Amino acid sequence: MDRSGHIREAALELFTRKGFESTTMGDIGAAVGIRGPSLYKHVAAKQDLLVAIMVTTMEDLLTAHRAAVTGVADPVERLRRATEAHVRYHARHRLEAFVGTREIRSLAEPHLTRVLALRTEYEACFRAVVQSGVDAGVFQVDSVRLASYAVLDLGMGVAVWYRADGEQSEDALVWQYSRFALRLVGVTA
Amino acid sequence: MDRSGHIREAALELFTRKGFESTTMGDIGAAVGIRGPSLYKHVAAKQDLLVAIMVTTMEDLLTAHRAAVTGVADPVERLRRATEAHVRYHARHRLEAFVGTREIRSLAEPHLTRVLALRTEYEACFRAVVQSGVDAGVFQVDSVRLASYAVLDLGMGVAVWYRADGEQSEDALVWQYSRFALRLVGVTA
DNA sequence: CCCATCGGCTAATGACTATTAGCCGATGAC
DNA sequence: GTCATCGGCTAATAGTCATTAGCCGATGGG
Repeated sequence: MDRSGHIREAALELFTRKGFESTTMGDIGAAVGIRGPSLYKHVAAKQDLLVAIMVTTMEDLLTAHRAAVTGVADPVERLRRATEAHVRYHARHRLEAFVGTREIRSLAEPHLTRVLALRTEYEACFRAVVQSGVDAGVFQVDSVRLASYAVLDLGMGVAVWYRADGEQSEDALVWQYSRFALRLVGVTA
Repeated sequence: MDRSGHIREAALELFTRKGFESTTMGDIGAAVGIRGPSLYKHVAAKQDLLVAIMVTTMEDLLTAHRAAVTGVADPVERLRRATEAHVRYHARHRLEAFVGTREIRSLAEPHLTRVLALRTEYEACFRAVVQSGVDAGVFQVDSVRLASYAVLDLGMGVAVWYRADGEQSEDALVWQYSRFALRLVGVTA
């Protein structure tokens, strides 16, 4: 791996473990075997490392969501696939997803506005999936907004505690969470 | 309200909005109308403000959980009440719950160990509730651990987006989330 | 062989921050 | 009336940190 990639990886791990504010350039340098100031031969600013993580994470999530639901008409199948994509991303890219939700506050403008817009768009996509099931009469929920938040929040949780070497395989996790999502909206599979 | 209480309240609001690390003693002082150094006439250290929030939050959650489930034998009713208590706390004490989950990393020892122990205990209580339903044959879940994490994570999410002046009343929220929890474990009410 | 570029390094720089020191006006007990 | 205490204040103190400056060895194209 080239040094720049190594740096981004180290920053991601440190931001996850200690948080953006508590991670120093010295920490990141030490993680790749150089001194803090030397990082500036590869990166313009600490903030850029965070921006790259946040933006690509949200874009990847949206891309994964669209790939999962396009061409699928059945609301049950749409929600199943959307949840699969959501949970799989949060399990497979645990660190990115963790930093993506935890460090929004540390994002400076104009990046904050951009990431927030992507987030809002992602939530709207999910809400639309739930709405389609309600419209079709197959989902039973009082509030579409509440139900979609609930499903989204399940994914966030995964990014907090999931470990690839834990007792759950990624597939088992994704399967169970998809079932949780369907049950949540009142589909009794 | 006495000044000390006012300070704790201001710190809570600032820790939620900006994060512990990004909140300065000057910020907290400004929020109560005095200068940063003057805070030390009321508080020994910035860290103490965080510790107080985290410890009382976890203790209150545990207390609420125990009050909700003691004397209730039926697993369905136990889970309903546990979820009600969980979600109601996260809605009513949104800031405390938010800081309680977000700022664990900023907690210094020995408080970190103590809070982590309380957290583990709380999770174990919830897992026991789910386990009782599985043992009784009324809950259908592959993994008790996964299902209880899912229900717990729903509460965390509430602390992120719930607003007392939003479109959902606290009671409506609690009611819907309790139903979500029961559906999650396979109870078709 | 030469020298420009790359990517390290150490030593500033310039902020910012928690906390402490030391001062002082108000207040209330006696 | 005096004086101790309370709770402000400003001015240190003693860091820490992101970033910049300036230096230098290695490397590789010409």
